[in-house]
Amino acid sequence: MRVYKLLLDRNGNQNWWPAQTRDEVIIGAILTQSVSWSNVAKALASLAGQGLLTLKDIHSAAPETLATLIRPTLYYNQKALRLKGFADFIKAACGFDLDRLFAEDLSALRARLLALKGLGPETVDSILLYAGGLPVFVVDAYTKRLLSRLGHPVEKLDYHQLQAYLSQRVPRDVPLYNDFHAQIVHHCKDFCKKTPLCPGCPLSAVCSSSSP
DNA sequence: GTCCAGGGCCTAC
DNA sequence: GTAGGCCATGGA
Repeated sequence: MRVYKLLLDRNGNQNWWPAQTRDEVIIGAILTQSVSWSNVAKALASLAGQGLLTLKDIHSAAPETLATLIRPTLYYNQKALRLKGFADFIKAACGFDLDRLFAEDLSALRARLLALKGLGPETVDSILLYAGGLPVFVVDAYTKRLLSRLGHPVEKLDYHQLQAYLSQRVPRDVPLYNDFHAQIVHHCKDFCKKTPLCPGCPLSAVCSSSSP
């Protein structure tokens, strides 16, 4: 938590996710797989331009159309099918009523989403936290890298082990989970890059020696 | 020209 | 069970 306070002091509350609606959050979560947000923003703008920024619209759109619009997000053919698959699931599961969907038992819902093609743990947890407002800590490459830099023994942990590691150390609180992950991403874009040199890092006081 | 970015699936050993 | 290939753009 010391790390979070340092980041919050420096950067202020990040107010994630950068989207207007829950549908946009979900679409963005799928599109952002393995690409930077700037590419996703372009794709979202293209989808918006064609009136395809809701799951209902995507459900009725052709995969080829979607693929063309989301081309900047890499692997666009795969992602077009993933969006379609998710929209199909939402229709069948709750008739596009996300309130109903997110009211389900959390662990059961998480398992259902993970069973969908193209949705791995990071994407599912982003959707649950940022679209559903549910208490799930999102773990990503940045999180792992930062913890590792801070001296935490996380290199060999898989996704769920790392998530449990953090859940034991961070109070179970949705706004905190939301902003903590956003702070980590923000921080890593500036400082915690793959090359280990971090001059001016705001976490230098706690790096390689502390608890999150 | 080269590298890598907010994954996940599939296949081969 | 796990390493490695595949998907295939755009910015630094």
